[in-house]
Amino acid sequence: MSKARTTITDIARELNISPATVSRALNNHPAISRQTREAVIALARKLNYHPNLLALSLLRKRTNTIGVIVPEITSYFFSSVIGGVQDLLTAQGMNMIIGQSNESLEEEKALVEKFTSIRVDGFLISPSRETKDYGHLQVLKDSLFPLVIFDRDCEDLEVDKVFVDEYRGALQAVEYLIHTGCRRIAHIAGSATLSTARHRLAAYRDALKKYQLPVLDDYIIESSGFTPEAGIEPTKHLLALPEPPDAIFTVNDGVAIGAMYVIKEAGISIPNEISVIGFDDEPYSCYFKPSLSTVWQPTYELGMLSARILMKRVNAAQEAFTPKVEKLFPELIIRGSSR
Amino acid sequence: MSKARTTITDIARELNISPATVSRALNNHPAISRQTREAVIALARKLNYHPNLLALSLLRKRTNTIGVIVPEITSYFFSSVIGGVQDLLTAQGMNMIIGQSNESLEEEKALVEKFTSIRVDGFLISPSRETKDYGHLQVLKDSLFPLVIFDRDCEDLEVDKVFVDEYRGALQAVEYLIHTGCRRIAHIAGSATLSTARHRLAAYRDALKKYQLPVLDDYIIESSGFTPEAGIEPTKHLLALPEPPDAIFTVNDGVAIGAMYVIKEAGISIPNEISVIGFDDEPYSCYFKPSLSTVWQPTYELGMLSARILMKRVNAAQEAFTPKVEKLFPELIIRGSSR
DNA sequence: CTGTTAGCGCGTTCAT
DNA sequence: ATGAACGCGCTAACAG
Repeated sequence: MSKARTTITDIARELNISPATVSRALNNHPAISRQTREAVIALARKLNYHPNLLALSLLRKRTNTIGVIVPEITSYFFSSVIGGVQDLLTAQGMNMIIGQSNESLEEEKALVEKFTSIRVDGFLISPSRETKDYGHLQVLKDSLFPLVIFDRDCEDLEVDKVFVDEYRGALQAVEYLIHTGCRRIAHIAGSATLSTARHRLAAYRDALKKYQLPVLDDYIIESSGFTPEAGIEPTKHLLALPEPPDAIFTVNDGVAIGAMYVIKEAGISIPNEISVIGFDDEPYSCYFKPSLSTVWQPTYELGMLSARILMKRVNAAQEAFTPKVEKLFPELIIRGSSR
Repeated sequence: MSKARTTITDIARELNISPATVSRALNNHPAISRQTREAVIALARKLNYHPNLLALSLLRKRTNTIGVIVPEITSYFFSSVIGGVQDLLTAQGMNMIIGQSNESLEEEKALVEKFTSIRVDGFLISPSRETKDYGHLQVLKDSLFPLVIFDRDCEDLEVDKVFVDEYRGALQAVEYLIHTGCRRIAHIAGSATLSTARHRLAAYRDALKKYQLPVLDDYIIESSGFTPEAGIEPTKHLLALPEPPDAIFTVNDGVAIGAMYVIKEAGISIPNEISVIGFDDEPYSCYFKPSLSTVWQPTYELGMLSARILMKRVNAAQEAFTPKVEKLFPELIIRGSSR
């Protein structure tokens, strides 16, 4: 604060009353004369008084602030989840402080420390790609900090969690490909360290097995990221195979867009020769030519629900409880890139 | 805080020393015996002690927190600006608290109030579409809150500002179209209440005039937003004109994508019959077919620079100063959608 | 080297 | 209806 902000003491001094009276007047305490109340309120407005939430938080041992930690904020997925979180928190008079871990465990730990010092009332965390050791999260749980993990799982950590049922969505996508006659279905997978990517891969395998199709190592490639760029090389590799696939299921839309780019450049027709299905339903996905078939995820609801569950814990006394895991349903959206 | 966190008093009591000594030990005060220092640090770690930044902030009258207010967070533009802001602030040991105004003046005002109460050390604001009255920002300035406006201008408000030179970028784009032989150039504009959209429109007009091309009202349509959906109707309208345009310059990439979609559906060739140039260079823009020509904006640098300027004000004593306006340069990127 | 005191801004007893 | 005293957690000034 670059300048001394006005305090209740300032107002009290000017009005020749006590700070306590000012406080009461400002908080609509019943036992206060209308006269002084009005004088106080008028002067407060004139002096542009704003209550100091630091002092209040210190007193109440509650900051009304939730710390949100995400791997990155620029992805459509996380930024729209955050939209849901914010809408719920705002409705409950809560603030939100956001941190990006940039997929780094170190940065994630630092954020947890910092938010702990700020004394946030609770944490909403989607762990970084590198987070395989949950020590810093376990400490949070042990210190009775309300904590909700969302989107990406921390397998042995027993806290509240909210996920999208990725397995279900991926299963639908691959089964659709099979039903429409595709027999050589490839999968460009995401980093195996991500629970979400693992679930999508598992569903891919299970769908093939269910229909007695062979699961070929050649048809499974792990991409280096989630961008179209990351989809380029894997797709080139697939197309160069002796027996190229007749369908590609990708870990997300970004990679699918890179895949479609390569396929079109090669003069191969989508979906006649190769079907493509992505995951996420990003805003531009339906404007490609052909428009991208994909699995829509309820991102906004994911944020809302995570925040709602967290707030329940925050508002409850810190009683013992059994952590709950919630799953939201995705939805297969068929467009032009698949038969 | 759901549970009493450990304080220096807790540590002091357990060690039979005074809180002040604990404080000194924890802060590497020179005059402290190695023995007690080590005992304190050991116990602090054991008890998972974290300094209470609320208390510290109250004492220091400084929260080390910057309030950032943007119209929305889900757009690529603002989320990558925020990335730049965060990197600079983190490097300086500062925190950031983000608020979305959702393009609403009321929400923007509420955020300003809230951040004032939280006692942020400074504000970084990109005003909402509805913000035409700057009263709430003027109050900030008058209360000597460090404030930097970025991306969108508040014309009569004399504070530090950081912009991209939109005019220059738009001028380059339209001149390029002219140079490549386009003569009937249309513009799908953004909301006239946005300084950025106004600058792009002004450059469009000026470029045409400069080359003695007529500026036709029929060729200028204001879109209802920045999404592909918002580009659909205006484009249909343009194509239905007795003399349809041979080029369309759009206010941003989102609208351009909607425009390309309509043009391709109509069986018209891009860029042979119609050139299209957008604005922003969003991540997927180069993967469309044809790839979208556009104007790249230094978003990350915009965030960095805004934060850097703000921090200079925050760290300087509140002396009088003349507000500065900085401009960053955009860059025309020619790809497949233009000749 | 360490303890005591005071105060940051506020709401809440307990008095009056 | 109002005031005085206290304490949230911490550091700085002053003693010793």
